[in-house]
Parts: sequence; structure tokens; C-alpha cells
Amino acid sequence: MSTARAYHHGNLRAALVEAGVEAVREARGPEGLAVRDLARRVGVSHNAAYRHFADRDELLEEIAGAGMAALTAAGAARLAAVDDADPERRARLALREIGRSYVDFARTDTGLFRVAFAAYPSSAAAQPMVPDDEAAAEGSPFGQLSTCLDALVDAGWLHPEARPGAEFTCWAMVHGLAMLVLEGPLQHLDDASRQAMVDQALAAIDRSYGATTGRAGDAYVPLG
Amino acid sequence: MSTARAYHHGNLRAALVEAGVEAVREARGPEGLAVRDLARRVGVSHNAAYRHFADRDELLEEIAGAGMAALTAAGAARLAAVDDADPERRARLALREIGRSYVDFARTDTGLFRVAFAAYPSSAAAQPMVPDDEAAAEGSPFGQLSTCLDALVDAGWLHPEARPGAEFTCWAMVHGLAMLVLEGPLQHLDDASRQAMVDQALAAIDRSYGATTGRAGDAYVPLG
DNA sequence: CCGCCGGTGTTCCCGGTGTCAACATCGGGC
DNA sequence: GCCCGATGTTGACACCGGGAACACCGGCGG
Repeated sequence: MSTARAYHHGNLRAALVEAGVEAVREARGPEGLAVRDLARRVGVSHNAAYRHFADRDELLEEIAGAGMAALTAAGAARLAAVDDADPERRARLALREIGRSYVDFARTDTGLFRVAFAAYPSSAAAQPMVPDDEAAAEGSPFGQLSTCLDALVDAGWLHPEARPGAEFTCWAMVHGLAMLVLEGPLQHLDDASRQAMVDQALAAIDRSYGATTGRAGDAYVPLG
Repeated sequence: MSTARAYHHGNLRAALVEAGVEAVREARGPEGLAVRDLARRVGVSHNAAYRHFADRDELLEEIAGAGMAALTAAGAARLAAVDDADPERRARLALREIGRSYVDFARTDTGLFRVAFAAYPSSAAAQPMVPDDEAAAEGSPFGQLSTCLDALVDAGWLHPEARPGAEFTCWAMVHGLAMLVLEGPLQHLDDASRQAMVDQALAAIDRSYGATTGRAGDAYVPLG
């Protein structure tokens, strides 16, 4: 936007990020990313990149941004497909779906996922818990999760007293699942078994929240 | 054991691992570990290490082993301190304590924790979900968790039907918490708030499991 | 119209790393 | 007593991130 279409290469910055996304996908993680390699791919000498990024980390952060966007888009698509007449069921299904989506993204776009999360510890200190700007809105996984949880409260499945901070409980669960699936004990599981494990964990959350309003008592009905 | 006390340096392998543990602690992760640096610390020329380890990754795996041992020891110590007359409460407290212990270890021994988990994706394929040898026993975090969950079933808090695979639900939760704390949105929280978040997530599990046997119904009593 | 200037890209350089190959050294088994 | 194999050393190569100085070129003021 700012300095697009420069004379020499024509928007190198964007090209580097794009190549970076691709490289990170191939390498399945940030480790394999080399600034020099990116420069080569784009057909430019190394060190050219340093006109647009202070250092490798800054480039990685930009790639992480793209990763976050992709993750958000994946979640939105999956959420849009959730449909059920009963609002309670609908809210519960939505929460499960966003969890599934998170883990699925981690598996199908591993490299980008790893970068997106690894770039978190970037800026020095005194960072708010969540980027806070548009994060609370819809444009981020956190925002989507927030919305889902609010719907769960509205539907009467999650007790309002249990609502504050629930994002982090859910986030921790799905992120942990993603990790176990990516590099933990669940990595060599076949698709069906893995899906079953993920659903079991998500069902645990579902039951827990249902219990806060007494709806997951003796006759708890699991989601299909 | 096998070739201890060799002539030149005298058990270099062990010395390298020890130095590696220290280095990884300082660097707060596996990235900062350099074989050459280790060799320097031990007072030996670089490349000497390659007589004992095929490559850097093999050395990291060994360090990861030490990390796992430390994690196990930390968990055992904390579990031993759990004491309550009521067996049900005792089992619930134990599960919470092992979860707290996991996250605490991640925070206090970050580097070792990262290495311990990152080394998981090592050996090629067809790996069982869990190292399986002694893992099912007591000598690993997984084994400790297993034991805790069994006790929870015995105490009548967790329904036997919900028992299989519960290790992974719990593991995912605590590992996710550790990640959010280490490099996620919970990293800049003060101790009290962080502890509260961890406990909230663990309480969600506790309530979920209590609901499987109807003991976390209308009158769910949270742990102190 | 020209000349300068700043953004962009290039070249050269340095220190650092993992890893391979050839060589040196020493101790224990024949 | 001597030789072989385990251990350690030296030297090299390819790669990387990053700094410094230089080359290019298009737009802006004179």
C-alpha cells in the first residue's frame, strides 16, 4: 500500500512475505525459513530483504500475520456451515466446530500454524493478554471464540458466572490438542482415531459448561 | 555405563548432556543450543561430540530425556504433598496438582520443558501413541496422569465409560495452558492472575468429570 | 532541462553454525 | 610388546544472519 510498485522489483515486501508463507509451509515450521532462500526465490539478492524488514524475526511476524488471517478465515468458513434449529444445540455445535477447525488447520497448514503461534512472544513486555485492537472483534480466532461463548451463555448452556476468561480455557484445550497432534503422542494416529480424540476433549468442555447451568446432569446428551 | 571413564576426557557424553541441559536452560529453548558451544564449555574441540552423537538432534533427544525425568520428578514431589481424608477430594486434588505442576515446570524450567516436548517428533513413523515401555508405569508424566485418573474412577468422580483416553484430554489441557503461558496471551500475566487462569481451566475438567457420575450437578463444590 | 537526493537493490565482508574427511593419540586385548 | 579400535583434533565446506559501502534510478526543486 504505502510504497507499492517501487521501481526495481515492484513491491518486493509483499513478494517476500508470499514466498515466506510458501517456504514455511514446505518446511512445516519456522526453523526452515532462511532469508537468503526467500531472496533467491524472489530473484533478488539477499540483503535486499533488509530494506523492508529489520531482521528475520520481523519478516516472520509478517508471515505470522498471514497465518492468523488464514486461521481466522478457516474458522469463519466452518462456523458459517453450522446450522441447527435449536439455539442451544447450535451454540454447542458452533463451539465444537471452532475447536475442530483449529486443530484441523494445525494439521493441514502446519507450518503456517506454527509460525502464527510462535511469533506471539515477539514484542518486549507489557503486552495485553490479547492484541486487543480488533482481536475482541470478529477478525481473529480469539474474537470468534468469544462470540461463540457469548452465544453459549445466551442459549443457557454456559452460566454467566463461568463466562469470564472461558476463552483461555477453550483456547488452551484446542491448542494443546493441536500440539499433541502435531508433535505429541497423537501424531501417528489415523484420521478417525484422531478425530475421536479431539471430539472427546471438546465433549469434556461441552459437558463441563453444560454442568454450570445444570443442563449436563444425569441426562447429558452428547452432540452427535 | 557402557564406555564410562574413557581415557581422554572421561565420560564426555554425560558431560555434554549436562552442559546441554544448562545451555538449554539459559537459552530458554532448543534454538540457542549449539554443539560447538557445548564442546567449548566442556573444554573439548568441536566435532568431538560427533563421536558420541550422530548429529545435533540426537544430542537434543538425550537432553530431552533429562527434561522428562525432571518433569516427572517435579510431578512426583507435588503429588506426594497431596493429602486429604476424603478419597474423592483427594483424587480430585491430585489431578489438579499434577496439572499445576506441569504448568509450573513449564514456567520455571522453560528451556528444558520446550526441549522435552519438542523432541517428541523424532523417530520416523509408526510410533505408538505413548513411548509405551515404562510410560504406562509411574516413571513418566503420562504414567502419573494415568494413575491419577484411575484413582478418580475409583473414587467415583469419573465415570468408567469416560475413562479411556482421558489422559489425552487432560494432557492437551495442561499442555495448552503451558503454551499460552510460555508464548501465548497469558505470558505477561502476574503470578496470581495466571494461577487463577490455570485453576479455572483445571476446574473445568474437574466439573466435567464430576458430571459424568452426576456428582457435579446443581451443587457442585469446587476445590478450595 | 539538469542535477541532486533518497529509496531500493547489490556486493563484499564477518562471525557463527552443522557436518564431513583425514589425521593423531592412547589404552587394553592378543 | 605390539597393534587395533575407540576417542579427540584439525581443517575444510556450505550455509546462514547481518553490517558497510557502493550502484542505480526516478522524481522534485532550481
